[in-house]
Amino acid sequence: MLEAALSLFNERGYAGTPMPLVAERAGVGAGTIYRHFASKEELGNAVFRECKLAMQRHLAGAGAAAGSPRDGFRTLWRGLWEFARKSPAAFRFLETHHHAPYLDEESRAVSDALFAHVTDFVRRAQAAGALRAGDPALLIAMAFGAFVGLVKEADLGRFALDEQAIAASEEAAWSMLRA
Amino acid sequence: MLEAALSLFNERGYAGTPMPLVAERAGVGAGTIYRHFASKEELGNAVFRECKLAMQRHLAGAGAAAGSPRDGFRTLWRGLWEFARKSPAAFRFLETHHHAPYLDEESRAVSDALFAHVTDFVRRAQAAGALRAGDPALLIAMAFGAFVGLVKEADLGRFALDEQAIAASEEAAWSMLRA
Amino acid sequence: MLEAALSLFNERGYAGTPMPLVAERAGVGAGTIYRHFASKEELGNAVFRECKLAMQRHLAGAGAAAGSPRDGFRTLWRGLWEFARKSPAAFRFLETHHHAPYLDEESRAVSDALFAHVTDFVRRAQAAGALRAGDPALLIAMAFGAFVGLVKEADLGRFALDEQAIAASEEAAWSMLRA
Amino acid sequence: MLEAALSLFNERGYAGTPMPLVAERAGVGAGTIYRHFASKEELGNAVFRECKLAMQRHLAGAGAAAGSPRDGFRTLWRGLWEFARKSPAAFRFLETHHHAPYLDEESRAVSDALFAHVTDFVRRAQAAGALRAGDPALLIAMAFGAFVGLVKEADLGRFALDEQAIAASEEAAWSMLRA
DNA sequence: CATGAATGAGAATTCATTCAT
DNA sequence: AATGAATGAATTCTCATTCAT
Repeated sequence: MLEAALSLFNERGYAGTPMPLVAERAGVGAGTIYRHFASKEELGNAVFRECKLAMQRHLAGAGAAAGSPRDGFRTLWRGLWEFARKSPAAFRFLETHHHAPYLDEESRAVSDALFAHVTDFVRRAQAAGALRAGDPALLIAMAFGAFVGLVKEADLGRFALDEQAIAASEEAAWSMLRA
Repeated sequence: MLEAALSLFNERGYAGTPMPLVAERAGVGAGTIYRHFASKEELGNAVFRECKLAMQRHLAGAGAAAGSPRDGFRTLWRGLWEFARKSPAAFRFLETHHHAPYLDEESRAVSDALFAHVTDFVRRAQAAGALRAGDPALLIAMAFGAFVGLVKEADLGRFALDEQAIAASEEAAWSMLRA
Repeated sequence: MLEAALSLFNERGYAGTPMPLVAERAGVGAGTIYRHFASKEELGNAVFRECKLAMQRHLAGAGAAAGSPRDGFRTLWRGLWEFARKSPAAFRFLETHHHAPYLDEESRAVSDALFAHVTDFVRRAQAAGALRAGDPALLIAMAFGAFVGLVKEADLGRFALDEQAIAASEEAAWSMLRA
Repeated sequence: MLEAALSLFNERGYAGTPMPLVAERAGVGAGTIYRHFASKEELGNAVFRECKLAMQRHLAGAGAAAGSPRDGFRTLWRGLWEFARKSPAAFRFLETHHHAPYLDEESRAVSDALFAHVTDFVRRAQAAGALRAGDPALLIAMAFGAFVGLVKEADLGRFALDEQAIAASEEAAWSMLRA
């Protein structure tokens, strides 16, 4: 059900997706969804949290790897890549529904937790003199934004996100961030 | 009416916005909208084209200025900034509705025209040895993505997009792109 | 629309009446009802108030007539009769939905106003030594209950509520109440 | 299960009461109800019959007592009172669902049997010259209506149905009926 | 025999669109 | 030309009933 909702929300948007369609794609009855989620809003939040936590798991595994800021960044960038490759729908959904009006407190908390994790990495790298000075939020916004742009255009078929493209993009992004 | 639709589509999404609400905010009768736009879809497309053309006008003016690639990029970046500042709703809308399912052929054509314009700039700068080699689409995706990330987070109040932030971000983005 | 709702609520009960059926009987589209009443609950309250006020108008006209308690009571009883004859659906509805869970504050206020009016009559008649002593509410409950019983059984066809039945019942009811 | 249904039907009406809620209050699974009652309608009828028979038992015991019409009436009135006190939910339900559309033939038969019993009493009392002449149904409707009115208002807390109120009301009701 | 999750038909409500004024 | 009330198809959600466990 979460998967069905995820793909449909990506295809048609949250408001543009009728619940019966979600049910049909999930292969269950329309009423069944309501036994698991009190409302469409709750379903949307559940999808969001599920995706965000999946992404968090990917990056937490990645960021945990000790080492130089340079290596840390590479790990993060490749972690994002892997996540975007293995769960393209989840990645796209998180982007599109970044701050959707139906998201509740808990969803935002999950979102913030991931942001805090990355902010921490940036702060330490700045302290080590490896990253450009300035508001970590700004650096993160630019780097993550660049990655999102990459994925979006790749989705549209403008280019392939292969090993080579990732290596090149990672190097370019690092050039943007390094001190 | 276009403005009313623009702000509401931003606040609630396209599918989540009732036409009567658009009419109300525009201060006209519900039927009046249909004297100007045949359907909600057409209204959405009109908003999209209007925004895209506004952005194009900004950047065309900017990119037209000849000069070094370095200067050209700065002009583009600042052009984006000015557009995002003067028409934040338009900028946000273009991002969110990048490839919405209701967009028609003409809207996509307008979109592509802007993309072609920028691609052209990148190609020339690469030929001049000023920019990193590689698929121009990839570079554009990253740079534009970085800018979008910046604006989105600034919208959420994480930082201010003031003169200093723009100067710093422009410099960082250039570091990402330059050869 | 109020009339359609009234008759259907009588036939099938409030919860047992689908809004589209109300619309059909009223000869309007289903959505039209919602342009006049925000919800089914509001429709129910509107019907209730309309009926209660109609009854109030009948009895206010009746009770206003000065004169002896004996005459006053006759006027009230006949007022009820006329109301029940001219608006049988309204009378039945008020009885059945006396204290329905969907009734709001305002509806109860309308209800209480009528009760206060009659209580006042009883108090004055008691003071004049014409009516039995005791809690006016108790006397009213019995007399009004007797009338309701009459109408309900007449509805079922057990007897006709003609001039003679009303005269006899009024006399009987008065025997119950008089000092 | 019957008790759970009874209380819920009183609180929310028949159509307004979901079967799963009945199951929950009865402390059984939703499916279990259907092992005992083929449908919601059958459950409703079972509740109705159960209540009507309980009332009948009370009054049969009461009315059976031979003696003067005066004593017979007192016994009936107090029988009603006892029943309304011991089984307020049953009493209220019988009133509200007097002629609900879901009641079947059998339920009506049970209802009619009780009515016939009381009619018989009235006829004999009229023959003895103790009661007012006229259609017995009319007298019963008024007297029973008065009692119902009493109970309904007492339910709402307007007064207490104590020993004194019953004695007074019984005397009043008798004044209404006697020749 | 009891259960309660699943179902889909049906209920309340919304909304894109029309059209008489 | 503008309006906004009316419409009914579509949407969210509920619930009587079933059936695998």
